[in-house]
Amino acid sequence: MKIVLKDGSVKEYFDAKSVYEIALDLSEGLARVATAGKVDGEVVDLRTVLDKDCQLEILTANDKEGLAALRHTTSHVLAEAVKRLYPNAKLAIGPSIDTGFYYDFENDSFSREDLDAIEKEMKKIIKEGAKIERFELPRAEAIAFMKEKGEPYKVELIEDLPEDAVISFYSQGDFVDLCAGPHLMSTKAIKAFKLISSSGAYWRGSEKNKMLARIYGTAFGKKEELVAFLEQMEEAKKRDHNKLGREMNLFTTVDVIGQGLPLLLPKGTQMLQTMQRWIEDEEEARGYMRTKTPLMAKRDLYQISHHWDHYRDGMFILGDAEKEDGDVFALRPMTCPFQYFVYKQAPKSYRDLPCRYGETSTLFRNEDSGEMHGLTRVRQFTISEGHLIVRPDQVEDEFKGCVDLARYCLETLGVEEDVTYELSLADPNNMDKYLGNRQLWDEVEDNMRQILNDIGISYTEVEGEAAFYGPKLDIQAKNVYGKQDTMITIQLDMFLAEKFDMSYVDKDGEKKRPYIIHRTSIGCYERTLAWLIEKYAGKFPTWLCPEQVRVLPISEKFHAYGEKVLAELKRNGIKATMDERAEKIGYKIREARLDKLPYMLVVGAKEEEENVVSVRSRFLGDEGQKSLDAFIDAITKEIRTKEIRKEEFVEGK
RNA sequence: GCCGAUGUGGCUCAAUUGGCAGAGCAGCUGAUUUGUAAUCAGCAGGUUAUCGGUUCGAGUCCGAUCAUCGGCUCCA
Repeated sequence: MKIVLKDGSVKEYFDAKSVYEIALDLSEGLARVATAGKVDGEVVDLRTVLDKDCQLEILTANDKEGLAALRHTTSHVLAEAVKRLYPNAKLAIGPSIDTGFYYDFENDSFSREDLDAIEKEMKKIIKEGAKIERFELPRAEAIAFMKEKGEPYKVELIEDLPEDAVISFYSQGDFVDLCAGPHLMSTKAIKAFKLISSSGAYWRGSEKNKMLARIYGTAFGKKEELVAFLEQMEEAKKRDHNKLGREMNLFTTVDVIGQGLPLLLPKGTQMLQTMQRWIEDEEEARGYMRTKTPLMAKRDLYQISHHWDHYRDGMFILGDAEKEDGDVFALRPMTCPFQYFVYKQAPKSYRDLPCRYGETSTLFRNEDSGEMHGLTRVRQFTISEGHLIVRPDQVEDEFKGCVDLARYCLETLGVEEDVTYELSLADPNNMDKYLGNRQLWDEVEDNMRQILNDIGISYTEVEGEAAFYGPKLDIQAKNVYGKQDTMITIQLDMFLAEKFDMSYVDKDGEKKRPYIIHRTSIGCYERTLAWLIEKYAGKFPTWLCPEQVRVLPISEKFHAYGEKVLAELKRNGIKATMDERAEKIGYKIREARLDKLPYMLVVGAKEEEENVVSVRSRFLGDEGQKSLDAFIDAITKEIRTKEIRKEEFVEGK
């Protein structure tokens, strides 16, 4: 058989050979670091025997899939160590993930001390270097085997495998685990790993099931990579919005106010205000009409919108929801039905459409107590909400317009490179969750695909993530720890117009149903702020900074001149303050830098005499003397164009 | 909601076996009037998250509640 290698070279063998044997034949060094193979694009185990012509790539920890195999094997070593130290622990599952691997056990939860002891045992296992072997069993035998081993979760997993599935096991020494592979040849090949944390996790991810004890860990091909990863995690912690945002006095929380209810402090509020003004103006320029609708409504409204059925647990309800009669109110978890009534206030002609409504809308969602996190998951938030009521022939253009606005926002904030697009579709196996029938959904989902392809953005499709009234385009971003959140969502709704009896009179005099696009432009302000804090590590673009310039007089003698400079800055709409304390200039500069200010203006005798300012910036350090007018011109332009200066001055110490 | 960890001045952290709650930074006052990352001195700041219990005595031990963090589930 002919084996075509990655570099294009061809190896010829007369007998069938395993991937490992071929690696060994190529070089001993390669065999030592090989973790898996890729045959005609498909990842296979090192033990997989090749017997016909194919393309072969030997994977190592340097390849994504190869690293996954290494981590997966490490998770087996973890499982073996846990079984040695806790013989009563039951094995659940232990896959590799983006940042490493985990393994779930039925056991008491593990403390950090437990993890340290388990790590020690893992090192022992690796040192023992047992050979890892693969074998298959027929279904009935596999089930009997796992029953005998006392592993109920494994039995359940096997029972759920399709009839024709190959049921494979991997063993290392006395330890055996049900596993599809691939795995390394020996535990000895694990060079660098660490157990990160432990937590609870539901069996099969369902809250109805038992809570298992999960251990997270990570592994790399080289020690240095592991060290670098751990350092990177430490660095990430420093820009965590929940830490940095509090340190920078952007927001805080108070016990007696409650969970998920952060207080925006003056600086944080200033930033939100800047974004809000910008977005409201931008939307107006794009033909949006602003509304201001109530923060609560009678339950009757949510009954029409079906939120009462689909979303009641998520709402704050005022009054006794169990009682059939009497007024029961709920704080609004969304703006949709309110804006629909704005639309319905007067009959609409086809000429009135599209109707683009925008609102800076505060919403309330009663999240479960364990869900709240900093500014990204809260119970009250404010979103740049909007609804477009459109004719069928306008759907495409209007949807594209929404995407364009969202991308303009991302670009202006400097984060367009950091997002991924997800097309959230209905779950085909669970259509009960949604309004309408499968056929209509197919049509609309196809429509969305078409639109996205037209715009030319690459996206992934995710089933089961749609809203109950239609599919969504979700724009996702990762936080400093790599966890994803939705920043922006644009949704197509083909049902609620009917539920609310919304219509327009078409050219032909007929009453027709419009489509509705639910959308946000910049997302929810709190979450966007959190994202910006992490993106810029607190060093925001000047236009967003709550304090853009600080005037630093050399001494009290120059306060009068400083005041003059400050007044002129403020007169030009620049967010400026003056540090009047009787401190030395070095001290004031140090503090302004720690506050991550973009500009400092030092004023002393020289400046006053020549009527100039000495500019020091976060970008270039000492920029020398400039006339105040020249400085104001430059910073005004920077603010107006929402420039994002990439330079960063690093103190030469 | 579930599993776990944590909670001491605004911030970072001390407090031996259960035995007087303490420091640095920030703040205030005074002196200093300073030229590009920390001037000196003094003062003030605490019902140790809250409530209850054990004890002669609780920051420390026990229980409950609240909040924060790491996950699960859920979600903008």
